[in-house]
Amino acid sequence: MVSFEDVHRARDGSSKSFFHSYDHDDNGDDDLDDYFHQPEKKRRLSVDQVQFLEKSFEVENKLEPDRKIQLAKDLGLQPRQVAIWFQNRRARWKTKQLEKDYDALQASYNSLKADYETLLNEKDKLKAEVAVLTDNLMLKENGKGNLSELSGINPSKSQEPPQKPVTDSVSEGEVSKVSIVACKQEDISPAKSDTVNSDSPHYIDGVHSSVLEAGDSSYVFEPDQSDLSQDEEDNFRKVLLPTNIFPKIEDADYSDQPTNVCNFGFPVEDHAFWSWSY
DNA sequence: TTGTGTTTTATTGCCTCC
DNA sequence: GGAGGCAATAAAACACAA
Repeated sequence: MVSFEDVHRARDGSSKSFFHSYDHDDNGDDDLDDYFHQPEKKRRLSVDQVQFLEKSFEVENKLEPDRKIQLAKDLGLQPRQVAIWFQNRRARWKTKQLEKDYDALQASYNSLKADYETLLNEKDKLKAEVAVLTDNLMLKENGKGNLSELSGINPSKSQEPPQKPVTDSVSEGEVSKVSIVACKQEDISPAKSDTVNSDSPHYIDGVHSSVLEAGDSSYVFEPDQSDLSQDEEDNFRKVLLPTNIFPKIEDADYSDQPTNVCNFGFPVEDHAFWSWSY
């Protein structure tokens, strides 16, 4: 338990008035105040008193009646003053925590935004690759058709082994893998690494529990991989299977997928991620 | 010295809990 | 219904640049 004498002696060893730091102000105003029956002027607590209250607040930020009386006695204050001080101190503490929470969420948001943009670029690259592959296949099929017409040979019974589509850099399997890997959860939920120290039991890694309860990042941003892989595979089948009618690449547009390839729920401006409450 | 922004102390009104 | 907590706010005290 902290005692006011300990704190006070540790500072300067004196035992002056609790309002010693404002003594220079106390010239004759009090007499005038008494004369006009005005309420006492608002006075700041001394450094020692504040220090003592701070230590007490660190121990427990709520004030039971007994403790309030004891603190008031120790500090030479009215119990009401002690209560008010704790009230205001809790308000300041809460404001600070809100700022910390905001910073943590801001960092998380920025990181997720960067990931999202990376994925968009990846998508564009893959789209371009699909266009190239489609062109190659069309050229090949056209070439085969002309050849069989000329020679009268059925291409399906040709001696040549079936040719794999020529790919510049990435095979079909690799393309699908890239998409899925890019959506792995640990790549898109860096929020947990943002640590803000907090004294409160309501704060976990610097993020208020209400934020976590509302849905931690691994839940909110969990990609729906079944939807993703099915759509992408369908598009690739349409494009790559020779028995299908070749669609134009514009027809295989991904842009109508409202939540992009990973179902992140962006645009983030109105994302539920920001809607937390206290 | 003075104007202005910030911090601290205190009040008020509303809400919840016992 | 009273006690205590909180949000909003007033007002005094303080800090500081011009």
